[in-house]
Amino acid sequence: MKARARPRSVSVRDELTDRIDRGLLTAGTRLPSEPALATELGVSRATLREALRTLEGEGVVRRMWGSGTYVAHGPRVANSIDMNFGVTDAIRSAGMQAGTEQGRYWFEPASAGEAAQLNLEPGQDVLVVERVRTADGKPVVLSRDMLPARLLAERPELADQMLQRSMYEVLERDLGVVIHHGIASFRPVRADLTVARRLGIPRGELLLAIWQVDYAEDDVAIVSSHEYHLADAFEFTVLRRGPGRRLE
Amino acid sequence: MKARARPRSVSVRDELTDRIDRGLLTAGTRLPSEPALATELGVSRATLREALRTLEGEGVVRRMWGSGTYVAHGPRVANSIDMNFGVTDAIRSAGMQAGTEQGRYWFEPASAGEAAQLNLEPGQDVLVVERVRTADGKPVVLSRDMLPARLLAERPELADQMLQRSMYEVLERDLGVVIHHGIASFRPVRADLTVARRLGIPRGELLLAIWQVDYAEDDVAIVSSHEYHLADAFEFTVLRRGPGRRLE
DNA sequence: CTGGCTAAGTTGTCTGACAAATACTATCCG
DNA sequence: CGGATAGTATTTGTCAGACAACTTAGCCAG
Repeated sequence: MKARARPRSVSVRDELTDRIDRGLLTAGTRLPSEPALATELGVSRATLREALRTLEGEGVVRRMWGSGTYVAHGPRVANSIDMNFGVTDAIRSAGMQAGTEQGRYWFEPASAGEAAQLNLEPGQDVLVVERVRTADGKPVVLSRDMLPARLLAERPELADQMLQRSMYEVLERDLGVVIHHGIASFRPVRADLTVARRLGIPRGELLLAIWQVDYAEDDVAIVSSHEYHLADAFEFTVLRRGPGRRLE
Repeated sequence: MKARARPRSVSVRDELTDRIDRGLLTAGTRLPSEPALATELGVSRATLREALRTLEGEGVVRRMWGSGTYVAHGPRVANSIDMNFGVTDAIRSAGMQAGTEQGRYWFEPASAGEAAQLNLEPGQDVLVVERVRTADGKPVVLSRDMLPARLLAERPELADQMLQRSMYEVLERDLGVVIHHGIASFRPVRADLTVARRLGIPRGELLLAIWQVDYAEDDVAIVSSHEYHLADAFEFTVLRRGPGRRLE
């Protein structure tokens, strides 16, 4: 049993965020001084400072030289596109029931563009999963996800699972692949004929196209996905961290 | 001359990101050991560690106990909507020249909706600044920014400045108001007649509407802005941090 | 050739002290 | 009596050196 698997500073960080989340430390309060807090938590001041530095980077606290360390008035944004991952999450966090229609999948050789993004040789097989996602029964998103076929080499039956459940869930629980981060870009488009038919909307309707590549912790590309969202299906929000860094 | 206006650890952080940006330290490289780096940079190891801790939080480096500190083959996202603030930044970071056309401003009583967002009484005056932003001379964004008139009570002439320079610059340098964070939401829309005319595009053209409220560090609302972006003017990207934080 | 062990290297933590910036208090002067 | 001012206490920032915990690579024995 290794009680010290994680660095102490991380435990201290968690302890502090816990106190803030539980309301023991409310926004604007000044924390005890560093020496006092350190003895209270049973660590050295250096370790405490490492934890505080992390919290400062996360925007949870704010330190002022000579004055003290204060709990920041934090923004808590729901359905933030940079935190909520995947369509399933977005639908659920809007309080609606997530479903799937017209799901189908097939294997095909990767196109040159897809191969480059997934770091494959052109022509290697990818699994393509296409789904119409529904919120409370109404179609809201058409998604097309591509991942290298070799990931499923040992368990091809999992492709079926991906039609039903969240793809991230299947990747993590059945394949042990954890998505660490993704890079998404988006822009408005008009529905072309194919997309319009699948979503049951008139051609030319407004859509938001999101195009995203997800990576594992070691920066290996896992999934490349294209999504077409109905314009008024969700309200996407982003927390923008301000420019407090740029002065020389 | 105060060479020590900023904490040393911040300077160290900037120095290191600089080296990475300039390619002196490429992805995957191991940094020199902490004692070595500290002497090289002329700071103590504790200070260096504070800087490294910050970089780790930003995802720039990755530290492994007993092994070393490595440059993360990280997502270096250009024009990331959650970091780049304001239209001026977005245009510049795309390597284009930012300009302004048809700028004008006026004072008017706040509508009920705006008042709620800026935390004002309905009817209190707000300054409205409307501008067409250009990239390399071509109109790309129509923006309408609203801020409480009381902010300018002492220096009404600054409204003129806001037509020329970045609004965030004026707020910070001339009024001492630093924007700490903002919450933006966006969705695709079609250009109505007024917007189309200002941007010089046909009516019904695709636009991305971004609607944002900016806050100071004490969580006081400062600016509420509406922006209409040409669909293909920028490629907005978002770094999505995956669900890898939740493990105990 | 394989397996475990040792030793060197690196990050994590501790202690104690001083410097720099800020907040507070008491003092002095108008 | 009020306000500006200097001094003092408090707090964060930095420094130095040491040891502990962990990883890695190389060596050695089987």
